Amino acid sequence: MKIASFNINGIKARLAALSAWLDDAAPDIVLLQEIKTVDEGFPREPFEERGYNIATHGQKGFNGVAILSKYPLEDVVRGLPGGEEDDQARWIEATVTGRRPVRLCGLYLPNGNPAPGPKFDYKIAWMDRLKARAAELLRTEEPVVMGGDYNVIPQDADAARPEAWAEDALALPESRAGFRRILHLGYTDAFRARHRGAGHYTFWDYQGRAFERGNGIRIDHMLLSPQAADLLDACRIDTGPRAGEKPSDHSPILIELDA
DNA sequence: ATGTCGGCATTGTGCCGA
Repeated sequence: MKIASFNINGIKARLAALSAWLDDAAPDIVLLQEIKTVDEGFPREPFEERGYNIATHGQKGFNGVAILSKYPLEDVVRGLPGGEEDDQARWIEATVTGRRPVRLCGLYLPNGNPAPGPKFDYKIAWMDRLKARAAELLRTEEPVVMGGDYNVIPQDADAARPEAWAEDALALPESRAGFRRILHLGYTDAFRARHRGAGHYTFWDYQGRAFERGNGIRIDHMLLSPQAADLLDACRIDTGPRAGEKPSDHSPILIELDA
């Protein structure tokens, strides 16, 4: 089962690039972030033509997450639990069954800048809720995949220029601690289970020719419950789309699960 | 801090968010 996460920065602006990438990479499942549209505005045809089922959790103009899946999507949940007054669309869950069931969670964690401030407070509070949901999912003892744009640079080795991010909400100690707390529950960072060292990035700013200069950061992550981690065959970042026409500022990250 | 982008409100172009 090949599962990808891709912050596409606007589904309507990314139709051509995303369609081409789906044809090339042929993922079974894609967790999409920043669809930037309401559910009714999501262009379903290009994906249904390619055999994908679709579940969306959108909002007007900003944020928004979705799942594309060649497997039927069951038990879809929209919105991160514990946020009755949170109206931002950043979380979607569904179960797919290949040789065995896998619980999928697609997430778009708040950016949090500027920090300090209310946006950073919202980020940290959202991470607390994420931790609570992650702990709940562990208790199912089923394979769980939580993939998305975490907006966290876990360590300095995950940035080409860590000093440039030192005061940024993506790298502040409090953000890193929130990310570690989830790992400490028992989740595995799939990419770090397979690759070591610096120079592996999933995001490059549109400004300053950042991609051409290798000035990136690793902020899109696939976190696996123990039952999912035991099924992990491979994890890679596909920088191909970032070099193509009219790209997103993120590249997709993929895992292969023996499921 | 920004030389970039996407979407929005809007008919020109500035604002927000990233």
